[in-house]
Amino acid sequence: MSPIRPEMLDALQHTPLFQGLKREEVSRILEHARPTRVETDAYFFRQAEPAGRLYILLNGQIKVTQLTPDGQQVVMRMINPLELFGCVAALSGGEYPASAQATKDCEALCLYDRDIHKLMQIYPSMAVNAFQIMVKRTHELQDRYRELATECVERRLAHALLRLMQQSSHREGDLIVLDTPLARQDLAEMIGSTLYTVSRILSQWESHQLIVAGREKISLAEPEQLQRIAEAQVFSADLKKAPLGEA
Amino acid sequence: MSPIRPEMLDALQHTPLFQGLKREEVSRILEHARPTRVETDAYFFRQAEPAGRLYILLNGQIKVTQLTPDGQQVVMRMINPLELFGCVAALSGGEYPASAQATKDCEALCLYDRDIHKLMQIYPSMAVNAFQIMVKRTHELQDRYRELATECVERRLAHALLRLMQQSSHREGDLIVLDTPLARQDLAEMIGSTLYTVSRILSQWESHQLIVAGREKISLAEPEQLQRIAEAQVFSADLKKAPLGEA
DNA sequence: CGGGAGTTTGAGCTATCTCAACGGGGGTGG
DNA sequence: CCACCCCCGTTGAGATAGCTCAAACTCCCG
Repeated sequence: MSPIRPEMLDALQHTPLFQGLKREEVSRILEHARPTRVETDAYFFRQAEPAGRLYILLNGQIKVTQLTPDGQQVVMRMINPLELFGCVAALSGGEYPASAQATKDCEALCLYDRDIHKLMQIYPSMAVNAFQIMVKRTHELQDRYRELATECVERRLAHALLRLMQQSSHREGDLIVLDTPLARQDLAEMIGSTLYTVSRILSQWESHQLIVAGREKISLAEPEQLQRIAEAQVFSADLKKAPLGEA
Repeated sequence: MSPIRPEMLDALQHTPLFQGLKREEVSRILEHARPTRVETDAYFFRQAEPAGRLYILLNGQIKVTQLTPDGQQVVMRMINPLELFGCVAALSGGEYPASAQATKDCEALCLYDRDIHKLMQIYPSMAVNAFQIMVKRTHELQDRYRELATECVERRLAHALLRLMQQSSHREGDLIVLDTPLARQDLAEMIGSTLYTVSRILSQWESHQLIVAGREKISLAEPEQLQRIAEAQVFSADLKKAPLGEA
């Protein structure tokens, strides 16, 4: 009956949302889920639309953005496979506070609000898990808020790249290539800056061989150095003085 | 057995966390809760402490702050009666990401992590409610993140005061007095600015009779004007030109 | 009647934004 | 297959919001 393939079920079962549920329970929950495909650049939902659907991303990648009344965009987060998005759907009568746009071709599972509440009553573990996921997410968002409030652009950019690295990247020789297609503008919108400033900083880092920057593609050569920029008071301008690694 | 007074139980039952639970269920849940008192300026918990307790504030007020490695503080949010705090306790093995300091004498109920999970399995509604509370909170935090990323200090400050007004304030004649004891420094830490800039903006607003600013006390005279500053491109500098209300 | 915490205000500085102009590569249509 | 075009990126120069530091001021409290 369910159109979910068994391997996918395995993966989903060990996802934070379904932690502690039996395989057959997960399977039964997913009978209510509708597979959805969305092509690159298309939207799962748009800001201010009535929020009725919650999604689990199976593969692809998604950019969650908020638009200000005067047209500026802010990138709230990137979503990678097995993550939840559109959680506002759990609130009755709300609107999506942001838009979800595919940055690659995506497959996802869709749950409707009317089912979510019911399912969580039947499988309390799922509700507890969802609670914990949101706690963690709030926590992460708080960290980024603190960053934005206290750190300069260079450090925020370093944090952003490191975060993207952890979320989704792969090695190619000595380089760690970020899997996320990222225009300068996108990076700027993630850290509350401008594409010009981002471009300048990336150029500077590239000239110090910390990264390799390309068209909508960024690779990290020296993540540890970036880490130092992100955390301590080391700026790329200072790198000449302390050429390579000391703790 | 339970040390909770009946009136308090009434109030709690209609709290977002206990929505939809029967009175006796709430009562049974609260048998696991331990009343806690904390005096003004003392802490419920501190950042980096192992997170084992979740609280429901009964009365008083709390300031949740995060400290950066280099000693700067950021005020994450103010907590008012019947709100939940310390939710990280729901995650096993975590640390508190922030400190919770009483800004007034406080009473709260304390739940321990080992009980939380159990209770949520028994009363799924509580888990669903907790999930929804966190969804809402993430949503609010996202809004503030967007503000911080895109708006200038003056607008952020206006937003902050309006938010404080909604959370906890009372009328005194023509004025709306904020119930929160707020030093300029605190306001600055809420909006990612400095006490100097905050002081300057408040002075300017006061000279336009939008507010009355005192020592750790602020009252709003023209919330609608503040709203316009917060939302539109009206700055206090422009107020002379548009002396009073038009839509 | 100090003393100190909280606040105000001035003056200078700088990180970052803005605007404008140019560059380059790759996809597309002729 | 070539050329053009468009999108993305770079770089410079100038403007500025807001930060920093320093100093004075005002309450409140003991």
